[in-house]
Amino acid sequence: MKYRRIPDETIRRMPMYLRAFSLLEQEKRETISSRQLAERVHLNPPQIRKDLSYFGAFGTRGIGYPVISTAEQIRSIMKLDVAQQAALIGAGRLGTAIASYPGFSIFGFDIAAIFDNEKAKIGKKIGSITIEDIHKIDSLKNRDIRLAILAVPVDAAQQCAESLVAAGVKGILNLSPCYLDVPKRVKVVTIDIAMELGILPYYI
Amino acid sequence: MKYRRIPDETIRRMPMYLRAFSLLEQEKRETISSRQLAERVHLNPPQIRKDLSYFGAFGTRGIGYPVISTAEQIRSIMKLDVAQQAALIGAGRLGTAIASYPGFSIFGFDIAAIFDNEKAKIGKKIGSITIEDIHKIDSLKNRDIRLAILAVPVDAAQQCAESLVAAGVKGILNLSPCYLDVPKRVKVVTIDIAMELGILPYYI
DNA sequence: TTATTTATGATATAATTTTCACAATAAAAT
DNA sequence: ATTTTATTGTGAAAATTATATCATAAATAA
Repeated sequence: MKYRRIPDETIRRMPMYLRAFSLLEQEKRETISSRQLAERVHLNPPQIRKDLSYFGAFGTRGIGYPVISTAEQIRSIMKLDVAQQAALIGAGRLGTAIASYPGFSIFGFDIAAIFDNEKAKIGKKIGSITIEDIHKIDSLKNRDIRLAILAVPVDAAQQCAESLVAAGVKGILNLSPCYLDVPKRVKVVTIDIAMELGILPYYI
Repeated sequence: MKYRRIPDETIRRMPMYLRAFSLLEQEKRETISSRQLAERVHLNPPQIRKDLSYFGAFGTRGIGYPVISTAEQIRSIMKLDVAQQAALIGAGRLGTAIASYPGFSIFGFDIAAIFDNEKAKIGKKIGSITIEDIHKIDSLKNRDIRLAILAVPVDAAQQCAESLVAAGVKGILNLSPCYLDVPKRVKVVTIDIAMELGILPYYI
C-alpha cells in the first residue's frame, strides 16, 4: 500500500490488538482471521484489516494472521518489544493501586520508580519499589526512564508535569482531571475517571 | 437549528464543558466567551459553539455564555442536575481508591454502595459506606441505584456485569481490560489503563 | 493440474466529525 | 440614533474515520 498518514484512531486501537494477540499466543493459537479477531475485540473485520495494513501485509490470504509473528510486529511497531520502565508519581490511594496493578505486564511495562512528597511515605516500599522524594524526580534522567504515570492531586499536576519534562520524560499518563501544558514533543494521555462516569447518565 | 443527530463525540465532551462551567461558577464569573472557554478546555471556539448549539442557543451574541444558566442547562442535559448514586463493585486497591476519590462530587456523583466477594472485607467500612456481600448486588433494585463502577479482576467482570444488569443497573463504568457483553439498553464505558499507557511509547 | 474455498489487501464509498466563514445580533461607544 | 465592536449560531466545506466491495493470493481437494 502506498504511504498514508496513520490515523490516530488506528494507533489507539493497536494496543487492543496487541492484547488480543498476546492472549492468542498464550492459547497457542497459530493463526486468526480478521473475522475471528473482530469477534474478540468487538470491531468489524475490514477495520482490523485496514488498521493492520497501514503497517504492512501481515496476513496470509486464505489463512488469516499468524499469531506469533503478528504479535511481534505489533509490539515492534508500538515499541513494546523491549520492556518499558515507567515512573509513578504519587503514592496516594490511586498511586498505590496503580503500583500494584498487574495489568501492565501484558504490554511489558514495569513500574521502576515511585515518588511522593509526603515525608512519612518516603523510604517506605510498595511491593519491591522504595518511595522516593518527589524533589528527586530529576534522577529519572540518569535512569533512562522516559514514561511516567501521574497520580497526584489536580493542583500539583502541572508542576509535577514540568518536573517530569525537565527530567527527560517523553510520555505521561495523566490521571488528574486537568490539561497539562507541556512541550509538544511530550505526549500526554489523560484519563479523567469522573468525566467518563459523567457521560453515563445521559444514556440512561 | 433544525434537528440533527448529536455526535457521540459531542456527548463525550459535555462533561468537560460542565467541569469548566462548574469551576467558573466557583470563581463567580458571570459570562465566558467560546474563545476563553476554548483556552481552558484546549479545544477551538467553533467546536464549542457547535457542540453547545446542538442543545439550544445558550449564549448571547457579543457577550458569550452566561456561566450559571449554561452550567445548569448542561447539567440538565447530561442528567447531572440531580445527585446520581452509584454502586462500586470491588473493594480491592483500585476500588478503595475510587471509593475515596473526591473528584466525583463535581458532577454530583455519590458512591452509595460498595460490594466485594471477600468474606474478610464484608461489613468493614470505606469512609462511611459499609462493604456488602457481592451476592447481594440484587438489592440495588430496591435502592434505585442505576449506575455502577466495576473494579474487579478481569475474570470476574462479565459475571458481575450480568448481576448488575439483573439488578436494574443502566450504566457501567468498567475498569477491567475486557469487553462486557450486556443488553444494548445498558451503556458501558470502559477505561483500560494499561492500554492507554500502551499508546505512549509509539509517540516517544 | 485445475477448481474451489477462504480470507487478505487495496480501493471505493459512506458516514461522521471538525473546521471555516459569515450573517445575525446584542451591547457599547460615539 | 448611528456606528462600532464583540461574539454567537449555523450552513457548508473539509478532513477524518469507518464500512463495503472486489480482485487476487494461498491452500486444499478433486
